[in-house]
Amino acid sequence: MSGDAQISRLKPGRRTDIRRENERAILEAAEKVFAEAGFGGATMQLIADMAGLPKANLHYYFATKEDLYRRVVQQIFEIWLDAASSFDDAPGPVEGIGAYIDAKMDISRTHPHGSKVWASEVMHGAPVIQDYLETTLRDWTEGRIAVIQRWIDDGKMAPINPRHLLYLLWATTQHYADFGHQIQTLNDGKPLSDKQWREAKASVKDMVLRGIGAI
Amino acid sequence: MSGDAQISRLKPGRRTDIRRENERAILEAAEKVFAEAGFGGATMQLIADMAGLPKANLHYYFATKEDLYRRVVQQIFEIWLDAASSFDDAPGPVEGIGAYIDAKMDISRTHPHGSKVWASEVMHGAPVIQDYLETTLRDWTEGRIAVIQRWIDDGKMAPINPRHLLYLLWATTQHYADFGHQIQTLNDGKPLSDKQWREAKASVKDMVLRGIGAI
DNA sequence: TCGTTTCCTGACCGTATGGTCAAGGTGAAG
DNA sequence: CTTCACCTTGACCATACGGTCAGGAAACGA
Repeated sequence: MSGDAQISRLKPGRRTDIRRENERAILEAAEKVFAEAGFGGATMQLIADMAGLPKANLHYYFATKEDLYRRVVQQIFEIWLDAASSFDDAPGPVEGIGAYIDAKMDISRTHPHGSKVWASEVMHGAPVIQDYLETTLRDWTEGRIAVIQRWIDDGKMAPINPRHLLYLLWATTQHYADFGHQIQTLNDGKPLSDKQWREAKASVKDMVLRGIGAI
Repeated sequence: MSGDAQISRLKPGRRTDIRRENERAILEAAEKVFAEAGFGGATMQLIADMAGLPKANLHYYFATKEDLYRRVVQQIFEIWLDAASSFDDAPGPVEGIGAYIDAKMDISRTHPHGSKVWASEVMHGAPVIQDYLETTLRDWTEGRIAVIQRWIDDGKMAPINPRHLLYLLWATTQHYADFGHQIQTLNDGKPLSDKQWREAKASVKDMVLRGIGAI
């Protein structure tokens, strides 16, 4: 913050900025390439081209392809965890689950690549993030199940199985990112418009909140 | 049908059987390998090993890796289409959608590999089955939307958006296959038992049928 | 038995990939 | 200006992969 807003695109100037900017560009390119080609199909050369750097430079910042991949997966996981705070500070399912659906649908629209990388990783048996599943994700899940169970006990929603509600929420919201291409094809080849996204969010919230007897 | 039930595992005997048996073994191995490693990560060598054949033999039956892959994707698509008949011969949403959920959940349990291959293919932009999406899948979708709309018009369910209902159905049912590893990890590392699968199906049906105001 | 079609497979090839390295460039501190 | 840590990169390497092929084995029909 030295007085004037830096564009910070290229010509980074300071040393630290060089590192930050290059890592950012690499991670952004990697996210896209890993999402579109999978880990096995992605090549360092393609990521390098997309980031506008020579391939050897990638290995200066990220030792191996796996290191780079791991960082990309961690990134989307953290974004999802942040969004999950919607759950906690809510008086009941209408606000809590409603906000959670909103947040996850927004992420599906703004970070479709990350969502696909995560899906791909889990589908292949989570070779690099198994520990996250067993620790952070498990803890988070148990916590949310407890919250939902409390809502049920308080009569704020029907006695559905909280675990399967979470799976339905994850599946449905992420579907709009992971299967975005299929959805686009069924939408005459055009991406969903702002209006269609609002309609999607409203539909999902409506079905889910009805489905759990919250409205 | 020459009198005795053939085991038909190995030692196929007749010419036609040799071809049939080898293609079956290759397709089965390919489905598993493509699901676990993705198209790019899968190797013909690994598929060959898993099928118990030398690699060169694979290329005798399937010219290229892509040919083999295409066959695997088509297979799961046909299985899903068959299951979709549940939709048609049903008087209302409770029977129709209920049966559809049952069918797709069963497939997620019996054909998890195929589901993953399909998901991976769509996530990567459907390079080899784009035409299916634009023809068969689109037609099928429009047909089912019409059926659902009729149920709505007949007052058999709430006026939800049929398209987003279909997406929710696809997402949720396939989630149990595509994210099966995550679900298993959250289930203390153990696969869902028969009882847990029944519970899952019941939960999904309950939430969905409530959600659309059919019960 | 013979001829023909189908099936089998070890050895091989061109290519593309992840990763390395050494030499050179560049910004900032003293 | 000098120094030094950090950054950049073309050239290179070993490996692994998809695919080919020629020669042989096995299954059938006559």
